[in-house]
Amino acid sequence: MGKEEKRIEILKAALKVISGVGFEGAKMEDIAKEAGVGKGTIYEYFDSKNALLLEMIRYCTKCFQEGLIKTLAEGEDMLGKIRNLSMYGAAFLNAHAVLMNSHIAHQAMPEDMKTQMKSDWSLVYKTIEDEVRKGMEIQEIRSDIDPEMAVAVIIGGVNQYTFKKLMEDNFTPQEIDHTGIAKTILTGLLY
Amino acid sequence: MGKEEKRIEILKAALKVISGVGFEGAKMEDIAKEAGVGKGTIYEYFDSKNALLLEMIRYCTKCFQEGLIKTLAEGEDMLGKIRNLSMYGAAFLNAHAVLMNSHIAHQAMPEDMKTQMKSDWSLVYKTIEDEVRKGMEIQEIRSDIDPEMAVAVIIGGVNQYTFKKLMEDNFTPQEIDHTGIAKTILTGLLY
Amino acid sequence: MGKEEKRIEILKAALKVISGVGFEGAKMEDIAKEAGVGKGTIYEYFDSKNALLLEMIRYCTKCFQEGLIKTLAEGEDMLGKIRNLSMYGAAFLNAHAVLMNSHIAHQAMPEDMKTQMKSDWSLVYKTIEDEVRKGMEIQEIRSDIDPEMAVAVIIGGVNQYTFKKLMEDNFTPQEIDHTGIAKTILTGLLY
Amino acid sequence: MGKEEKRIEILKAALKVISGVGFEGAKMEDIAKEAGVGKGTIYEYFDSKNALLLEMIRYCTKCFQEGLIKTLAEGEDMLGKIRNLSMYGAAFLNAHAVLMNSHIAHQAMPEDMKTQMKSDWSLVYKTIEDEVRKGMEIQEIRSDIDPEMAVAVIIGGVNQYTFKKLMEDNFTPQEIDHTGIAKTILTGLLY
DNA sequence: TATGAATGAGGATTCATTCAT
DNA sequence: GATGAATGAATCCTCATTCAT
Repeated sequence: MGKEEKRIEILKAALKVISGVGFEGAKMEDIAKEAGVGKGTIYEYFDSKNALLLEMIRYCTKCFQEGLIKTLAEGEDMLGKIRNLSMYGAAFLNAHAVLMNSHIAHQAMPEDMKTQMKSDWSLVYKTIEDEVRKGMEIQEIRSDIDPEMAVAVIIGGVNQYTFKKLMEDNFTPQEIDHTGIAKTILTGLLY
Repeated sequence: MGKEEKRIEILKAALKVISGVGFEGAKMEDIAKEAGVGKGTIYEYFDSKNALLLEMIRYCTKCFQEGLIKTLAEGEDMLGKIRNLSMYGAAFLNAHAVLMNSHIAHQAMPEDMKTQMKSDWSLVYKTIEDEVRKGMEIQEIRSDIDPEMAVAVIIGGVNQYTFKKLMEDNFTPQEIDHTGIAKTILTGLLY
Repeated sequence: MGKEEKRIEILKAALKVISGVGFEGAKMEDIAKEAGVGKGTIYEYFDSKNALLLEMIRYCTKCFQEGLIKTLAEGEDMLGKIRNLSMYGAAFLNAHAVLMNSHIAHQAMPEDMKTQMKSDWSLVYKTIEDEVRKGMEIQEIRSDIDPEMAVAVIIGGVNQYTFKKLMEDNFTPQEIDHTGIAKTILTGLLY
Repeated sequence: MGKEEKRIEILKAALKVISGVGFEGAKMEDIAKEAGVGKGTIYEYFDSKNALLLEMIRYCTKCFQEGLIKTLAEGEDMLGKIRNLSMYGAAFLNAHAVLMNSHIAHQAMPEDMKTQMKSDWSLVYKTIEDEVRKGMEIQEIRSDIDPEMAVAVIIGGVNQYTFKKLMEDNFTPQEIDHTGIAKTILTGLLY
């Protein structure tokens, strides 16, 4: 196994452990065990626990972002795109709830982590904002709306609904009505 | 100072400390110092750190819920209610970001905390859902919408926008365009 | 037991353990055990292992310095003073070899420790230099000698001889010919 | 490069690293890097870190001893010999302070190292003692003096003075008054 | 009742040593 | 022979919790 592969192995192990017990709850020993390496080995690849977590977040955000672009491209219109986003986000949230939350719950992180996360996540925002602008150009979306607000309603609405269904009602990602939430966001609440 | 007052003092101190350094970062000693009591005293009022945090969350959720009812009542129509919700949530998020997040980032919490939080937050949901239903009755809101989805879009959209503005663009709560986000949610994105 | 007494207890325990196994070999746990306290207790009194060692050195240097003044005062003339110095130094070296050496073997210490030690030991030098100057005034010691050199010959000669006898020939402090080495230093080697 | 040459390379690297950071502070990895070999290679030449250090001390003591004989031979009389000893020792101390100290600060060493060092250093003592005895024979040095004491005063006096000047007053070896300290040792302190 | 000194389990990190290549 | 990636025992330090006062 090459050096880079082992790095990824450790990152995946970290993600898995952290997804179960959270950042602080994750012990280096457990991550090592999960990765099938010795405790000391992790330190050959990462400077510290914090550095490992930071890289893990970056790695996952990158993965999310890459899949996001693909899933958005597969939607034919805005409804399809948001539905796909919902499905994709639900699957991701289901697998790595902690990670998704990390972008929100980073108050207690060291400053460098916060900065990193902001810049990584702003890419995700940007990607969706681009879709909104495209929708405006083809007159699918009203041009009097602030694109930033549109993005917030899309991401926030989808996430909130998905979160509720997964975590509180114990739905599986497949059982969620992705089309319904997408429509609600697009058509608004008023008559 | 009565027993109940001191309890509240400690809860407030816990909230303050945790808002700054997060759940795991909050040390009992610091909370005690903030509350102006001895370390041991906290254990006279709460069984453990976890118990303290749990109660703190309950206390704050209750506070939030009480203010929420008031703020919603002050809105004349749905637009006013959502705008008020946005303003109120922004102020709260600004003061106690960690707490707001706690309802999301509770993956790593002990099971009892999670359960508690779910039931506390479901009250908030319920309160807003009631408003949505009222809006349907008076035909302000379309009745073909799933009220649960409407709630998700309202809460999610407002929170997401507020969060972005406060945390990434460093707005103050007052600088946020609460009316704009409320309108966007209500009218949807389509022509 | 008062706070200050326990501090001293820990310092003494540290000295004892370190005397046996050296700075790096001394484990905090062993020092705690020797002091009859828990591991964590040490950290109530000292910030870190290094801080403990630093204070320990200071404490001992202070003790040495105090005894030194007394032992020098008890010598009637220069011969008596140097003999006393030799006896006193031998007893101290016998009990706390590591400490005496620490003033020499501090190359690897953190910078703040070195600085501290230099200033502490310069007091010892100063004390002996004062005696040399007094000896010059009463014309017991030749005034054409650099007092700094005289101090070096006294301290160096006495220590070297004591060290050799204690460590290599396994003498007890009492078996050493303190008068002989003092005479040799005072009268020099030439006819 | 022959086997023996590489051995010496490693020994020199060990000396260099240790001179900077002390015995415990020296990491095998750094020594390997300094020697320009792999970490594992050191273990082809030495059984363990302790064994390496032990050999390093032996090697250096041998070097010191060889230079010592030469430098003593170059002194015409006792004054010249001690002056030369002072100059030589100062240069050595300046370059390898840790090593010189090792002969003193070996309390914490494993037993076998101590034994080795004692026997190595006793050679140095012996060499100087021989000079003292020769000085007695030609009636340059008083014969009523214990040669062992004379040696102690010479070595101790010279070292103490050199150490003070180098380490505390930040002199270079050349700036030290080697003749002065030699005279002081030889003529003693009394009128 | 209130306190804070004492505790020690727990966890991050280091580094001498091994061994497959 | 030479290497350096992998290892885990060892150790410093933290902090929730206890309990004597």
